[in-house]
Amino acid sequence: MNVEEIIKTDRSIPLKSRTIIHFMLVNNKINEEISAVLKPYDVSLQQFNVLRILRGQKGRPANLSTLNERMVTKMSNTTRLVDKLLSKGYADRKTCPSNRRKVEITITKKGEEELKKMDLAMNQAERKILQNFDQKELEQLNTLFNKF
Amino acid sequence: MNVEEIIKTDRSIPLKSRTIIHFMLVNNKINEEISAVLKPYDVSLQQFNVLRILRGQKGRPANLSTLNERMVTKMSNTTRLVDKLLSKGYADRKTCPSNRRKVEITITKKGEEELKKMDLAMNQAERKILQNFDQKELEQLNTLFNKF
DNA sequence: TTACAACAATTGTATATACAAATGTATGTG
DNA sequence: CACATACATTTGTATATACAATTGTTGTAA
Repeated sequence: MNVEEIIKTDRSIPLKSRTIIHFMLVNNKINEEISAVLKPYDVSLQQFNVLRILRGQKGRPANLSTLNERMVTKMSNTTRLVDKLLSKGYADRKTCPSNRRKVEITITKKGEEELKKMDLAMNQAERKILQNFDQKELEQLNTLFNKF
Repeated sequence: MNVEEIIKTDRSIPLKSRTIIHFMLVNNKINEEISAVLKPYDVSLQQFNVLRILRGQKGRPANLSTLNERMVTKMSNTTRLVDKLLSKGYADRKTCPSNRRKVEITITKKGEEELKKMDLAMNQAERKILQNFDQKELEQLNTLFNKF
């Protein structure tokens, strides 16, 4: 991946700017790859993330603030995100009996089954995205990311 | 930045998955920072990018396909992106006289003036985002990003 | 007990982005 | 020249996301 070539520029870019641009280009590539593998399941990355959180609850229902707290990318509208999961039959929502302000969201049987398939697809995507990295380089990446 | 803490999980995440999640968390942070500094100028990162490309043309008008080609993040609707720049008086658009399918987009005086200020703000953001990195680490990052 | 603040989720609205279809223009072939 | 094809942009439509305002509920202090 050559930055200057991709954005078709001939001038030299200051290292900091170049790093940010480089990061964004990688981000685009990752997003493309992930959207592609999730597409057959008709869920966005965010929806997939919520499904995984719900499964991680192991039966214990989650409310919206919990979901928001645990999502990789926090959203300003988890209600509507969950709406999408409901309409696909992947999740279930009812108001919490002990506190009717809250809502209890769970993953359905169908949701779990689909999620299993999505997991495989995601693993594939991850392997593809990181195919050129060995163990040591991955650790290096994580170390550097810690500095952000 | 501790991944497990941010997404509030206690289980250990496989290194590849962790790397992708870590990347996304960094991405969120970068986006927040950049949106924040561009907000006063009422332009999105994409619009800012187009303005910079237009300036880089040094008077030579650009058409939509050229813009798309050079953008860091390719968009499926550059027409409407340019609409926004027009409505702010930052850019100008006319149909190309030699080929009326094409369109000639240029940056306006006002656009250049505002862009100068945005540049300063962006530099600030870049410095802030990368404040914990020294030269060598930045080069390391760029080297690793090349592997994607 | 009422009044008020804090909480949790939902709704309204605006903008951003993705994708497909449509429009208008230019070019090449019989 | 008529036609088909390719090109460049625009428009329509659907979804995603951001932010603010609203609704309904609970807890609490006077």
